[in-house]
Amino acid sequence: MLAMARVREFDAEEILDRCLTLFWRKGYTGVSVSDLEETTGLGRQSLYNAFGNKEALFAKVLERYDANTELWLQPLLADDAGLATIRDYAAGALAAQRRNRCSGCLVIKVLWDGGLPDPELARRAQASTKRVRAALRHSIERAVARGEARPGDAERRADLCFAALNGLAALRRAGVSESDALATLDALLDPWRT
Amino acid sequence: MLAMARVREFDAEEILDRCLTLFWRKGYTGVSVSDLEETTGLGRQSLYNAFGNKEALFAKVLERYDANTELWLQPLLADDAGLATIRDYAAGALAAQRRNRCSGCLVIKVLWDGGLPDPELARRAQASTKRVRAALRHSIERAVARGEARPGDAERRADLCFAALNGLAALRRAGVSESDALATLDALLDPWRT
DNA sequence: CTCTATCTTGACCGATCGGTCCACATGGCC
DNA sequence: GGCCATGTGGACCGATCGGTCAAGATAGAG
Repeated sequence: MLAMARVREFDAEEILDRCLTLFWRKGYTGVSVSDLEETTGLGRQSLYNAFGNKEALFAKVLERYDANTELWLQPLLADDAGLATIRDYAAGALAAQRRNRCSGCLVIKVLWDGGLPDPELARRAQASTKRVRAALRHSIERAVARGEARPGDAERRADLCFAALNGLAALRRAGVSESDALATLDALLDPWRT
Repeated sequence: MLAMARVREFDAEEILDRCLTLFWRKGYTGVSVSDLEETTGLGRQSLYNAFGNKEALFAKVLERYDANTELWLQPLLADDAGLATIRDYAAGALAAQRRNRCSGCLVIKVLWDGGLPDPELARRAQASTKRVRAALRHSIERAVARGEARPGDAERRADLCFAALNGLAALRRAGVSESDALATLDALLDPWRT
């Protein structure tokens, strides 16, 4: 490899983060390449050199989103997880969505839009939701094992949590405040407590 | 009014229904005028003559959706409504979504996309969700009054139902079957029963 | 230094977007 | 029958879409 040529003038990870919040806010089809140029400050060819095309860029963004989610999920997977951990997770998610001025889960949004060109991306998105549901289930199982929550079908409860969490975003869009949304989630968790 | 001229060759209501399922499936921005031509079988100018433009057509579609929802809501507003009525409502919604090959609530979807050109439309969409939540609340209050359900904050429970119903659609998109989704809703309603 | 592989910039591509214009068909009214 | 307001079909508009091409800038290797 001779003659190493010009070096890149930007940090790819930071660029991906900017693209992530944009896709999160407006979905895959809702974001144009011109939008990406604007929020990243990069020229079009720089984006295409670094990431391929819009779809490949989104695939990397989805990877990053998954990695972030994995971090958020850690407390739910800990041994001392419980109903309060789930509540904290929801509170964190709502706060993050307020900060980024987006609502709901990026993965669910793009699955809903159905505008993903590559079915492999859709498959990965589905796998991503499975991990979240499994983490919720673990927290619920721990809560039951510790005697914090009454016994019950953990998988159903976990899926219900998952549904409610995504529904919270729908409530927010319908005009409900963040604190009211959290209180709504409490209406789900409280009846499970011993 | 002299010379009444040529008469329209199609039924406006039927056309609106076709457009409704299309918007429901793909959202406002996800549907192009060419798509509308294709599914209605009408020419472009016919659509514009009859309904104005894409936005005005969607406004009429939204009216129609609201009217349909009002019908679906009737059982929830009856005196004998209860938890089973809510379950039936959910089952009907899931079945309708399967039939029309769309998932979730049209109103929530377009609110999420945020692609609505007219803020007045967004306001009407929010008002539409309020009616659903109020109907759910009425059913829950009736269930409590009749002794079917334990006492509890009816508004929180109604909003939780609303969130869960919308979350059920998210579950479906995540790959959960229709019957499993319904069973998940049962995990919400059952703990409320006396 | 020169060479050269890469990055950057901006013009440009065909396709599609929502919307409009115009010629023509049609059928109630006189 | 003729008149003419409305409906219909197709060509067409500027704007934007995702993507490409061709220069000019830049720095590591020699």
